[in-house]
Amino acid sequence: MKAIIKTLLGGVVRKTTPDFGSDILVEIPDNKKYGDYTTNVAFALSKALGEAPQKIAEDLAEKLNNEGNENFDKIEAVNGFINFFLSDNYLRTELNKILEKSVRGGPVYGWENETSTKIHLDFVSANPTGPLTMGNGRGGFYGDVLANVLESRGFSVTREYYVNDRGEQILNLGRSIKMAQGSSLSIPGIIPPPSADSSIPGIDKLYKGEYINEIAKEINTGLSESEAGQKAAELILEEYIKPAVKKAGIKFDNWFSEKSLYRGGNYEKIMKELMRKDLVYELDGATWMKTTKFGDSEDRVLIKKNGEETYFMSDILYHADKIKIRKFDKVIDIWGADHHGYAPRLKAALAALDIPENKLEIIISQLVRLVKNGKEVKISKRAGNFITLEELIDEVGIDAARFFFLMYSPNTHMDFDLALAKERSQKNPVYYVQYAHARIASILRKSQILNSKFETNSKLKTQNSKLLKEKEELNLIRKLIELPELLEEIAQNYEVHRLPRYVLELAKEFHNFYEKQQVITEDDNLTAARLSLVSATKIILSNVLNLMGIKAPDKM
RNA sequence: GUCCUCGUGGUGAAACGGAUAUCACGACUGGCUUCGAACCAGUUAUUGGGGGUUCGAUUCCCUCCGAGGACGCCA
Repeated sequence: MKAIIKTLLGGVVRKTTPDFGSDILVEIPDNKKYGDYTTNVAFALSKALGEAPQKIAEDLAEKLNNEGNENFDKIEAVNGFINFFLSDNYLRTELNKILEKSVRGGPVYGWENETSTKIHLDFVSANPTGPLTMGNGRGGFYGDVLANVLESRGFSVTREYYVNDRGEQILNLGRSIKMAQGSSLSIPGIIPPPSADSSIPGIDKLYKGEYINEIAKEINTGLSESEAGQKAAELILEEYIKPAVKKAGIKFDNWFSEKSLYRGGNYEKIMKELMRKDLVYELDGATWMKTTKFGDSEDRVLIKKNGEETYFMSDILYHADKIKIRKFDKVIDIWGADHHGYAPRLKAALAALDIPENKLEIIISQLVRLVKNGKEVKISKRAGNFITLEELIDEVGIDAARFFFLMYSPNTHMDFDLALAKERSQKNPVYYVQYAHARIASILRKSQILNSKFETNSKLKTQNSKLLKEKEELNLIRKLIELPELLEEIAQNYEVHRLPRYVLELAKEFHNFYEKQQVITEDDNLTAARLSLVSATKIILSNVLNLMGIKAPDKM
């Protein structure tokens, strides 16, 4: 509808007017008295035309009204805005579309047909050196739901977990394993956990709690540090990370091994390309890349003095693999804020490889601070001051946990208090939404018991929808039909947090309708019409909850 | 020190530069012999301070204050 309105406006704006396209806004106003849609064109045109906004708005509204359009009851100019009021018939027609599209195996209302556009999402991707934390959950829920939304737009989405299965951290993990197995300490300065001094740099990376001991038991004591580290990483991935991800309802299509980047010749090819472009040099025994040529603040190391490739090197290969070899049209990386400083060098590297800037989208998610009794607790796996993703779900429940995290925009700095979250999980807005769904299910159950002719959706539908004319009924339809455009916008700006807000508003419209109007009445035709309305509401509620990975229960 | 986020009711958050700043929780007031009261209705803020740009600023610019994060041949 927003696009339709823009087209309508394009038709009535004076041809002599200079380009007015960019700053036109068609939006849904907060206040219902300003209509279902509103536009600020008149303000945008005011300067160019040298006329008052209100005058322009009145002219345009008059032209639009003269043209006539059955989608609208009324188009009026107020305070320089042009407000559009949808006709009741338009609302009823859309309501019927929701029901028609819900037939088994058919398309879903608001969903787009499949396209050939391939999108890649890389999220969570925590190191396989320990269990996932609640903070990993934030990015995980976000990425999972963003992927769902993109799929609803018809994109072909690949969800990938990038496994850092090489490098120094794996060696460190191996050292921890050997330590736990009781072999002699191979690194000076490392003290056993009980007396561990957190001021020793890196010690928290070397000892990571109980699970290390558990993993250590499964590893042959005869292995070298490096071999033990490799083995431990595999075990942690299988025994801790994958189960946690599954429990959290986060889906991945691929688990991509960092090591695999160095097989198959791509590494050599990329290095050759960089050298040919004269972007590589040696200094202090290390190999550097001239990222400053592409806007980075300093040059970066590709191969360390000890001959090992850096994480940066791997990341160049990884992104080249995604874009040049696997041919993704768009690559979205979801990172924690602690990695944000890393973006310029990656972008520089991709520019060096002639990859268009808009191929890569980096979304930064702010960190979650752990709070206990109002005080910040330094998150430390070593000291046990961390909450794993599994603990979080056990304590507050998957639906409440997902809804809670999804409500926040990624750039909100969150404080998380588990005790408080547990206490409040009873009050989590997710139950308000699920309750609306269960209430509808209950009404539908009752209608079936009372009268079999209301049994299936397909039998109710269209013929009685004109009986829907109460304010509460029409407002509920208004909210229902917002979904397609909302999904469209989320797919463009990645504002996933608008989804829980939307579904809350929808549940509120439903509860309000329920309070004021009786669904099952003496009048069979009216009952049929209202059953179709609540059926459509149930469909949309469950579709949105599905997108969020949250259950839509028929009873609770 | 430099760079990134962020600062909005008692609390936690929303708002591509738009109209009377939205939502949830808490608190207070009222509502169940009718489809589920896990519900509904009502009350509760001049958006950290100060300048600027604009018809219009929570939003953009400058400055100050405060919070978190990043500045490795770690990942």
